[in-house]
Amino acid sequence: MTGALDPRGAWAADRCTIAKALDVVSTRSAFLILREAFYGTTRFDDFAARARISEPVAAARLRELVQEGLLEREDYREPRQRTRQRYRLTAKGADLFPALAALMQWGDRWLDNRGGPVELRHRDCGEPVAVELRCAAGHVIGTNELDLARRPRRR
Amino acid sequence: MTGALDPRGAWAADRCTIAKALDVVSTRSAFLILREAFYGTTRFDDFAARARISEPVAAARLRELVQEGLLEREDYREPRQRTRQRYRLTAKGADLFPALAALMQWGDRWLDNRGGPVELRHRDCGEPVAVELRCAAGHVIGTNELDLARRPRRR
DNA sequence: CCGTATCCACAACGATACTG
DNA sequence: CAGTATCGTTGTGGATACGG
Repeated sequence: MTGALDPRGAWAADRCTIAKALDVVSTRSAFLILREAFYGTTRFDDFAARARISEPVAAARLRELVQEGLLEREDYREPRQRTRQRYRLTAKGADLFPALAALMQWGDRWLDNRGGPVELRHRDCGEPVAVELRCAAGHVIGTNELDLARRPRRR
Repeated sequence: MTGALDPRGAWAADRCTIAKALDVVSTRSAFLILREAFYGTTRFDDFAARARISEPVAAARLRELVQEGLLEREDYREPRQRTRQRYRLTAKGADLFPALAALMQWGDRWLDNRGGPVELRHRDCGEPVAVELRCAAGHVIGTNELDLARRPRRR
């Protein structure tokens, strides 16, 4: 990676979208709630139990994530059952998956001697799935082949 | 994504490498320090100023990140200058870049109406770079085309 | 089930001042 | 330049108990 970017610009803190993303999901519990959502968890108790966080924390994070549009809360009932609630990922929430997957992949590589307990596979062809940096021309990009540049203003 | 995974297994909390990764970089300041490292920052004062965190926090995070092997601290001197210190990404630290890039890409898409201030480009061909999920057969994978499975024990 | 209320502990952080 | 010391505030979270 080359520092072609002037680091003194106002972009750094004011507009940095990493910082903005971290404002939305900065806490451990938020990440773990989202992990569970990706794993298919939908109910309050399951979120708390599986992410191993207390109910008050689960309630707080779920409320925030709903408010920020990553999850939506929905009442539903199965035939002959009482009404229940569930939390489902929105498009905005689902689109965070690559970030979670990248964290998982890094943890698999560097923090677990067995390569991690969970594997991602392509449903159609069964092949393992990985997170990659790739350019529009189709090249896989290593971290040392990157240029950073200010994005030109659109319009 | 399909929940082909039994969510009650001990894997969830004990071995989950997302949780492990979050133990290493759970705080906002750790992410921002790493962002700066990727942007090319190497010196203490610059980390604090550019990530907009206080010196005590910068000192604490840098120490932890060095201890966990994401950064290394190094004395160096340029000719006729006094000795200085710098922090550089290790391979382990650099390998976290896809996670940062994924967060940035998500923030660019959902939290900034101008598509974000920073652009990643392939140095060789100049084309923009994106984070992707892709299977070993070469297919780009959407979040809804994933299967989760326990990874079989190796050996 | 799906939460809320209360209380408490500790971590994270900023501000400020200071040192080799 | 590269930090440490101190203080106060807020955030994050666990434990426990309780209510629709």
